[in-house]
Amino acid sequence: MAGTSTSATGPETPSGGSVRGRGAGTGRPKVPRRVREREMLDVAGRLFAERGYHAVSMDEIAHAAGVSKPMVYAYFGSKEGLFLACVERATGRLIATLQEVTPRTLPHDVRVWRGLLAVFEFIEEHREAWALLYPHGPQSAGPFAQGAARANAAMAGVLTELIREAAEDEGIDPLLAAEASEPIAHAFVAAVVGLGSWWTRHPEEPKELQALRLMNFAWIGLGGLVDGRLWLPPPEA
Amino acid sequence: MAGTSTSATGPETPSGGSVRGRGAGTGRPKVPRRVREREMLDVAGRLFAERGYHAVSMDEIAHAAGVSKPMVYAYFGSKEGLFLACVERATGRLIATLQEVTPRTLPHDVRVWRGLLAVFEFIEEHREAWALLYPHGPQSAGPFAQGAARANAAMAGVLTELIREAAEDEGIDPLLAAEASEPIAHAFVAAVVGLGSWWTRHPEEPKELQALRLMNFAWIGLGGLVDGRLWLPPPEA
Amino acid sequence: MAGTSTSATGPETPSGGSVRGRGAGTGRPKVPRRVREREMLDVAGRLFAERGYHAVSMDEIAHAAGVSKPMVYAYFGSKEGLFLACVERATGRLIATLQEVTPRTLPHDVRVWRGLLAVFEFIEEHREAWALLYPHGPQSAGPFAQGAARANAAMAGVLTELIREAAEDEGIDPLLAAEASEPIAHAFVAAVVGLGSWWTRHPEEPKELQALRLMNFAWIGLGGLVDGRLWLPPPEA
Amino acid sequence: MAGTSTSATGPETPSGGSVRGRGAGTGRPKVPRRVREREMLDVAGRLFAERGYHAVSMDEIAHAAGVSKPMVYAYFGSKEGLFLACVERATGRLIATLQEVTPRTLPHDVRVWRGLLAVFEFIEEHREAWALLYPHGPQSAGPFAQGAARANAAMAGVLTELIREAAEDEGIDPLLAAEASEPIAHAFVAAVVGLGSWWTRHPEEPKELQALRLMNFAWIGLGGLVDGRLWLPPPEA
DNA sequence: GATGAATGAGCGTTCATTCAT
DNA sequence: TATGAATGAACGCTCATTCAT
Repeated sequence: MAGTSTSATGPETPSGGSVRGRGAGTGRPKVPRRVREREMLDVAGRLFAERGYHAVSMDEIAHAAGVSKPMVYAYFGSKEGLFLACVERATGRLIATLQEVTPRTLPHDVRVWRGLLAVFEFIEEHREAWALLYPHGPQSAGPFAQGAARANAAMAGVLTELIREAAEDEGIDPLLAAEASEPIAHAFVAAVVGLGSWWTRHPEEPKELQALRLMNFAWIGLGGLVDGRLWLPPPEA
Repeated sequence: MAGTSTSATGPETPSGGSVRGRGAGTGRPKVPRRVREREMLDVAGRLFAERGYHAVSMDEIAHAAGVSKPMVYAYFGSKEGLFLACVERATGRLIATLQEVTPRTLPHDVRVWRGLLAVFEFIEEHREAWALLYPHGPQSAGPFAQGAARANAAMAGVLTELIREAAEDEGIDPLLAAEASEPIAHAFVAAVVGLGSWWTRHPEEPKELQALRLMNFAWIGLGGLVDGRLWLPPPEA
Repeated sequence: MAGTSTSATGPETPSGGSVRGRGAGTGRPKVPRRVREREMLDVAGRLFAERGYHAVSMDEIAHAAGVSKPMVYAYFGSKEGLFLACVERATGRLIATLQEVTPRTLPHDVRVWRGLLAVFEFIEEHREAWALLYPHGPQSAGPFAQGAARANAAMAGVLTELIREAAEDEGIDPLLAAEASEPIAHAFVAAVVGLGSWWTRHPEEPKELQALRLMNFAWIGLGGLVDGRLWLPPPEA
Repeated sequence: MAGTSTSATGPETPSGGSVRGRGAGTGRPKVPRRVREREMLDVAGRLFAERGYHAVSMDEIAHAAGVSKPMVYAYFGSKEGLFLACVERATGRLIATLQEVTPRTLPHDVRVWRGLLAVFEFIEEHREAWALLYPHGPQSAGPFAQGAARANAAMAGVLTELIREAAEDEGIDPLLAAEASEPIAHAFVAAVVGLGSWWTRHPEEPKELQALRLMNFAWIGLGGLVDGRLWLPPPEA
């Protein structure tokens, strides 16, 4: 079960037996191993991204890739192996790009800026890969996403309103604020959820510390943080 | 596994023996509808949270709840129905709490602060419900979360380092910075991913706008935003 | 399993205990046994006739009859018992009527005529009962009736055409023949099928005898038969 | 139960032992698609004919055919699909034969005669197929056919007696009449039921017309009908 | 007397996986 | 080499039936 997919990627072409007489029967004229593998990954990646792991069957993948099921198993060992291979390919691309565009020589904010740009560029150019990593499309229709979706929407709703009101109080153009507040609210909520997830893996820390971290990250800003600025809860809160 | 469901039935169990009278063979406990419903929701919620929707079978839920499968169907109609009921219960609690603790009369930062506190309190007290909404625990130990997990870790890694270096450059206590940077990095990455997801539902906007939004949210901070401060990319970037 | 339904029909009213204090709770104010039984039979008969035995559940019958399932079981013992009771009621009515209208004092053809009239009157007045005995309605939609239906249609088609042509050859008004031929063809086909079924229970007789019987019944007519007329196959056939 | 399906696979079974090598455990016979299909149809047709659609499970069919359930599904898609395939095969044969033996060049009565012969020949040679199309055998030993069976028997009884009496009155050999009357009575009853079924699909016509049709069909005979003879009810009836 | 609550057993269907060729 | 043919195991769901009250 170990390393089935990657170990097969090597340059050793199939076998020395050249062309057999009955080779034309099946119609696929000697596609080299690499190409086959890529074709399968493409097809599987697309299907997984579209409908999610469980809703796609190996039968379907094999058929869509134009090969027989035993082929898929020969190349990737199992459904998990195939899925993992798809994901790995996607992840690799993203990470490589990220590290490339953020050399240490740049100022901090520019590094962040470039990293962000790279991420969104990746999303734009590899929507499938992104959907594979962070599935939130039609796949999670049905009852699955409804939970998170409703909770997200509720939290974002509270926050959106808060941002809008705050901006209004400060005299910011309410139209601009209105437009900006929704995506920012979603980003904020995601940050909250993300820190929550991190916390479930570090449960020894107190919750107030998490809240404080988020305040300083999201309210004061990373820029402020690195400048030594801090937000502290008012005494009465 | 601690006999949560059946032990709650009360002391008047008729089958003489202790709790596990072969499930409910012939001496059926005759628990009133409401109670059974809650028991089932508890059990199912826990299992779904632990291992995810697809990895839990109705057979298992029924067994764990100490009832037969037809009971589960009589109460919730289908697996989806049961899942939805679990999720709804979880969502409802969180949302209600959130709206309660953020009245408009408070200052903006205090509202955010209290909301954050509430969220983390919810996580602490209803870990299962949280895992149901945002599954990222051992459930996804399968191949599923590995994709997101690795990508997250990679992005967070890049960012963690960046934060640490930035703090170092600015003369901040590196130990403090080291401790803070990892969770903050995760929150940041989650915000990026969250905005990415939002963007996939609003693809008409340019990617630069998304990156800019995140810079101003995460680098300058919401507090800065509402004060009218803005981050703009340096001309050469 | 034997005689469950009919044995309960007796005049012994429920019990001596008169009205209990909690009697009003369920809303059904002491319906006597006979009436209950009839209500259930009515409801079940209708449902069975509409959708067939297998497509109707005891749950549904009990609910539609406004009683609980254990009641149905108390009255009829089992689903089969209930079905049988429905059918028995229907059969009884038909048979009784038939014997009534065909006394020996009448001429033979009039006896047949009156019997036929009685049957069609029964169909008209007890469509449900008829459908219970000879289910051929929407119930047998789906794949089940398609077999018989297609075979019937094919045989009737062949025959319809034959009758039409024969009438035409003999100078009978073709319009009249056209109108008559289809139902007659169906009756003929049914007679063939019916004799076929009878034959499967008397397989010792040769097939030619069956065909000959049908020729003399359907071609020469019963009237001819009782007059001693006979049809015999031409030598060359 | 006579090992019909697996024994037909041919002598080159690889599993060494006789026919029943634990179903098809590991040494799978690898029968070509067409052959397997026919085997399955044979087995399923027999079971359906013997016991009816609902009383036969896919498990049982697969087992009896010596294959696993997924095979059955791979070949026929669903239980309905399998049933339909069985029925279609049966129907096709009958219809084809019928049309073949009744060319227009023959005299009318000979055409009918030959058609009848063909039908009974079909019954004789394909008893299963017939039982599939017109199930009235032990399958309906359940409660289902009892209704129709009893009603049929009762109507046929009345009629049998009537025919016998009529023959006696006319001086026909009572023994002959006795032998003939029962099957003829069943055919007659079937014709009545058949026309009744037709009528339920054409309810706008009056019942008297149906009765009249049957009188002229069954009493006067088709031969009489095409000769222009008619039976009309006596004025006093 | 009548019911709400409960279940054992089974059904049709699907899927990841693997021989035998 | 690549495949057609095959399966074990399980899943979601339903139903006739029956206690315990």
